[in-house]
Amino acid sequence: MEKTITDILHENELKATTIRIQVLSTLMESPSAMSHQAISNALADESLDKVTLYRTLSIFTEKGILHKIPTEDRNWLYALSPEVEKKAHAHFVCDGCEKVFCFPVAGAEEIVTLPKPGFQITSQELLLHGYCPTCHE
Amino acid sequence: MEKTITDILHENELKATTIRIQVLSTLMESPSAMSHQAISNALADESLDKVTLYRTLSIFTEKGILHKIPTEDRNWLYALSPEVEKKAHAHFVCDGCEKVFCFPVAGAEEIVTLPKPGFQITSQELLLHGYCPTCHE
DNA sequence: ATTATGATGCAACTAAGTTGCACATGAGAT
DNA sequence: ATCTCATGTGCAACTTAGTTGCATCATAAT
Repeated sequence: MEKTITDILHENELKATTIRIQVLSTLMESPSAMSHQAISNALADESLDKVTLYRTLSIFTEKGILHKIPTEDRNWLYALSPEVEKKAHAHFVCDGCEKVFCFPVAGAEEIVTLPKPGFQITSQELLLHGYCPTCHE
Repeated sequence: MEKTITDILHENELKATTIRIQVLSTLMESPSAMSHQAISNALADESLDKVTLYRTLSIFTEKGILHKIPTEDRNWLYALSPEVEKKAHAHFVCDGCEKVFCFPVAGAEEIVTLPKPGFQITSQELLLHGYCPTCHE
């Protein structure tokens, strides 16, 4: 049986309100990570207070339902957290449309780096730049 | 012969003003990347206008002398650009002191990922979390 | 249906970063 | 060394993102 959005919210001790369901389903349908503003626009017709959206996004992030990605232009993008653990996680930034896609990287454990002595690495994330399928030159 | 800060500025068609020299030498002496605020504090005794510092940092970034690193808490950190090309570049975030260290990664070319079909990768950056030498548990 | 707790919406606020413009300074020409 | 002009700097005012406090409203358990 499919897990519903309401189930996800309840698992995280959050009430299943209209706004939360709308925000989550918007992000589920989006192929790329979205900013506060983008989500706000997507839900423009429903009267949505900006404060409520900020609070919704930050509680989702605290609970680990979403994670946020800081961008070059000092914004945050939000995307669903992959079910898998965070270690194997990559963000792909398209240099054409500037969208950020977020997908797990198989084999992230094999990423080999040469840390300076004394530095302990606990997790790693890969940031990729390039062109997405609709933008490639 | 050693390349002076003044030389670096002139190479980039920038006048060697007191402020620029102070900002650059502050960053050169810092082991970790610094925020606008941190630099501002470091130069607190010299009367330094915030706007001038913003402009200084952004022109250095444009010229490629510095690069900026967006952080989780919606700030920018600035660090000297490594002389080498950007592809082999890692940012290490200490989960103890929250400082960001920035160093080249030998063998970055060997980072293997599994991009989804249609995605073209042009550059990659590695973000590491862990503990720096003075903070390790 | 009732109710307590958690969620929402509004207004006012904070703080980061930007813009325009007048004044000051570095660096080449004299 | 001084002059000159393009480039940098500093101030004030502004913009925009994000936060806080509080009163009101809705979900979910009884």
